[in-house]
Amino acid sequence: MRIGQIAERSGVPTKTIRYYESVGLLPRPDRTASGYRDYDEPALQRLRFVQRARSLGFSVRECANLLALYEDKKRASAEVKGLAREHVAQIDAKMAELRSMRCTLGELIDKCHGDERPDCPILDDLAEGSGRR
Amino acid sequence: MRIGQIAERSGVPTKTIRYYESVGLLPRPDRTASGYRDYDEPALQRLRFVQRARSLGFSVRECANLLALYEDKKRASAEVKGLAREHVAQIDAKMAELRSMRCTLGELIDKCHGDERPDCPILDDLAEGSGRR
DNA sequence: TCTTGACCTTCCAGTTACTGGAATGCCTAT
DNA sequence: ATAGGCATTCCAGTAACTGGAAGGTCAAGA
Repeated sequence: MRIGQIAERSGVPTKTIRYYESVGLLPRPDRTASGYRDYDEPALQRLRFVQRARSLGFSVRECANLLALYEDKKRASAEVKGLAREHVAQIDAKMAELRSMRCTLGELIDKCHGDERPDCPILDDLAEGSGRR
Repeated sequence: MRIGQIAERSGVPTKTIRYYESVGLLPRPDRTASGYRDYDEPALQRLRFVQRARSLGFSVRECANLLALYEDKKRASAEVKGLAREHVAQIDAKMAELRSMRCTLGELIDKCHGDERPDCPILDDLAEGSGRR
């Protein structure tokens, strides 16, 4: 199967597949006589695995670790769980940050009348830094 | 005031200040005879403004727009409010994405016993793509 | 006077995860 | 023969910095 095929069957663009290969996330596939990449079914499985891990927000490096565990039939599930927990912690941190921003912004927006007049509590807050932050 | 001073008084690293200048977010300051950047109080105000806008998650480009409105004493507050609303929408989208990831991951983590055994619902899910996504 | 150290300058490279484009090669059908 | 649709590689750009190298400036101390 050539790269266009595996791209279509996985939904991952060819550019991205080559990129994953270039950074070592995916192994280098065989090549046809004319130099085209030649993928097999396990390669498709790996690609789909990576795609799903990425969609859960794992970084490419984390995906590499997960993939290694996936391929290692003697792994301990505790290791996987550990990676997942770390990742959740990152997500939670990010969410807390966003929540705080969102909250401050929401308040400022409420306070701003939003018409043609120039006075604006949003700009005032940014200028004075009065709000909690 | 030289860059080290304004950096200390604002909390923004010198590297970042130069970067902001290089991308046009901040105007180029005067220079001393020996070529050092020479900032005045309004420059410090602008830098603090930018810093607070950044801390609310506005992109550098958005900060430039906000700063322009801030400097324009005849702006309409509706414009500011508009920018803030757009930004909040971005934040909300990001949060929704993270919430969904967080939710799926939380469930998978709960299902994984996390010991030395190799079977792992997390890897299984990534492999099969059975879960909602 | 010389030197040391803390500043400052510019420029280049690396980070993350792609994405777009250019120049080129392969393969099949008309 | 040529046109198209695939494939290849390499280079560059995105966002917002951050680190480091090589070098200039300046005030204080021996």
